Amino acid sequence: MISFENFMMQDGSPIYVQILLYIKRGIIAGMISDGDELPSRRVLSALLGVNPNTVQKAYKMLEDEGLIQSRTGAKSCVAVTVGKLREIREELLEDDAKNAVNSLKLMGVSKEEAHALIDKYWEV
Amino acid sequence: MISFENFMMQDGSPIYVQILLYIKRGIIAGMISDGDELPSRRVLSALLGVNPNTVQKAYKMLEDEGLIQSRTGAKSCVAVTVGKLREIREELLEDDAKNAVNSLKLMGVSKEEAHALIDKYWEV
DNA sequence: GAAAGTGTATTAATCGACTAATACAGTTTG
DNA sequence: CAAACTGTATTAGTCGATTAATACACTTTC
Repeated sequence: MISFENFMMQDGSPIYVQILLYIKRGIIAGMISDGDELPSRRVLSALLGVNPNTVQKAYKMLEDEGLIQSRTGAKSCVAVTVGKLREIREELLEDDAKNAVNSLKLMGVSKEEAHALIDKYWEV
Repeated sequence: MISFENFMMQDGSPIYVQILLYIKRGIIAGMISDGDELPSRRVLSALLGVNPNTVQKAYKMLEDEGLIQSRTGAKSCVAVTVGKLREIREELLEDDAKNAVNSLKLMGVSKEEAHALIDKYWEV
């Protein structure tokens, strides 16, 4: 069963996007593997204190992307091939790295300072 | 006059937040300095293709933070002290760096890989 | 001084994210 | 088999971001 212990809700982006990203990142990190069971919509919504429909929306999008499988009545499971994994890994890493680089450059930070900032906030 | 040439609109976050951040980052980078004139609400809204009220909201928040000054009838100007500059620099740098580090760690990226990613996307 | 441009304010409407309540069909479990 | 749980669907409502259309007071410029 996938754990949501490390899930931290933040405002700014829609909750269903945060759930989506949390699971995608978990898959990329290897914390979440093919065949793993997902908590049910109702359970996760209660855990996070959000509406079941919000969780459903995230799960639906994951299914549309082919990352999880659902059957009425049964638990939903992660279903990820090697190809899909490489695909989303590229997608997310590129996105995060580009965002960070773009922001820092806009603020006039040098590449060396950027490295120092990464180090500074890496250990917490 | 402050230029919005490099402004790139993205979806995900509200437009007024993007305008706010663009100006704050410009101040931090030194591209925007104390005394600089801002384009009027109407001019910038036309330039970006958004509603004047959206620009007004961003400008209002900048004024509430004490980063710009406005007088009815006249152009708005940047008004930033050394203290304020250090303050927002800390705030934004910390935020961006923490976000990037957090995302990358969630995906199982090592500190060394993070540095490599920064380098990879720095030159574009 | 008149025209053009500027900041400010108000009100109404749209749209997407999210909540809320509920129903139904299928699976698991005891 | 029956209870409990699961996925799925529908409808209605709230709330914030954004658009839209104006109006008014003030400053700058010619």
